[in-house]
Amino acid sequence: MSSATGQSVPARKSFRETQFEVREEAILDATHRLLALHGYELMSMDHIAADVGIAKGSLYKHFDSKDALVGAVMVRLLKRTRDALAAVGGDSAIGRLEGLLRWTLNERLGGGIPHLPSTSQSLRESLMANRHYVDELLRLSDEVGELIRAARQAGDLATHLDDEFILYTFYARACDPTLDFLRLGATIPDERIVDQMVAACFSGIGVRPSPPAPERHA
Amino acid sequence: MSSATGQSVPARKSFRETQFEVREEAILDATHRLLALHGYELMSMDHIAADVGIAKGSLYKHFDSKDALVGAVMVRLLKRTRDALAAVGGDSAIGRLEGLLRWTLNERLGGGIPHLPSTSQSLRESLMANRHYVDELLRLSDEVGELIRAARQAGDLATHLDDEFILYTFYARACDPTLDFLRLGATIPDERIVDQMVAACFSGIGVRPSPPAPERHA
DNA sequence: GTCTATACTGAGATAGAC
DNA sequence: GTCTATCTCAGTATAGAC
Repeated sequence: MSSATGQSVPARKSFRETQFEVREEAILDATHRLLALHGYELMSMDHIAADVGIAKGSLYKHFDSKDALVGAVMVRLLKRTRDALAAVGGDSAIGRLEGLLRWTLNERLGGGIPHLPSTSQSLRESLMANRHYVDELLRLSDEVGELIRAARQAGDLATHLDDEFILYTFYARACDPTLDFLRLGATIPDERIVDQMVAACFSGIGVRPSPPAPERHA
Repeated sequence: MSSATGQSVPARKSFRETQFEVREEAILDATHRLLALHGYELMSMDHIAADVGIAKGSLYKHFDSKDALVGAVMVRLLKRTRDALAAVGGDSAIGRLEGLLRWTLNERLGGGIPHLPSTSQSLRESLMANRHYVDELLRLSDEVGELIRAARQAGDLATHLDDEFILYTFYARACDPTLDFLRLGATIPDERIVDQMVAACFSGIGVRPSPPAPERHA
């Protein structure tokens, strides 16, 4: 029930409204965590409800479907990523790209989910039909694409690689399974994993010869 | 269950035996294709049976379970990969690594599946409990690890990266989603995609400064 | 709006005739 | 060994009481 003011003006939210929103945040948090843990297909609405501590039926008062719920989680993630990009200190475009990659990898180390649902065909389709998700994704891609162009103009990107290739590679590095594998192995500390992944992304695993590739051919 | 593939016994096979094995190969092929198309969770035994053109129940005369079937597919893939590695022309260790990566990417372009089930938690566990799979995986990893050590000794790998990191990175590049994304976009021809992915793996997306980073600062 | 209970579907696996 | 028919169970989503 609403407060004694009787005002429908913007004003203060009622206790119930606030509680509703808090619960919704809790649902999003739980979904995010379980998504990272089990992936889309293996994560059930039962799991989420149990994790939040509410009834499964109640979930559907907040979100129309599993797809809609996961969509909301992804939209929130994309927004946070854009916030992070805005906050990344930038002395140069290439430096900001590196900073964003580093932020993403650290997010995943802290239990976050990859940005791209390369795992699930059905989830991909569902997300691409989600207007909010597509909007956010395009916004982020525009910003990253702009950085790539700037970095290229500064002479900091390999000239023989297409912008489009670099953009997708950047996304792919953000959800690189190497992170998970190495963390399971547990012989390399987290910080070192991130350092090496960033280094490998920008400089590769090989030693590039200073002169244009003599290629020892026997 | 199946009568394994590589029998060393002479003895002519009866028609029925041959037909049984042919069918088993067809099952493996169909599973491989559907796995690439839909992924583990979304691929059902019904799909496979329909694709092969047999009854679902018959599948279980060949393989005890879905996991066992997928395990057999993965074992076959690993064996083929080792064969490919043996066939890869090698003037140098780094050259053979590049050749193997190139082979793998081309396999995927031709409808193959990634080597690592990064997609599914449950599949991972199931495979790791599969002795044949683990055996083959270790064998392949040994060979690749040997190449990495050799390449490092030849001075062709970045000195600041761990061998373990490079090994997992190599696996990860073989199942890199960048391939799928770019193929969907369809603005870059397949061959160019592979070239860029190989280049980015070994040399990165950035321009490494020949002298230790002058970093143009205004 | 939240709960309990349930309808409905798809998928893995099995039974039994031939 | 292959087929058809069926069991079992998990999962999405909904209904109805409070």
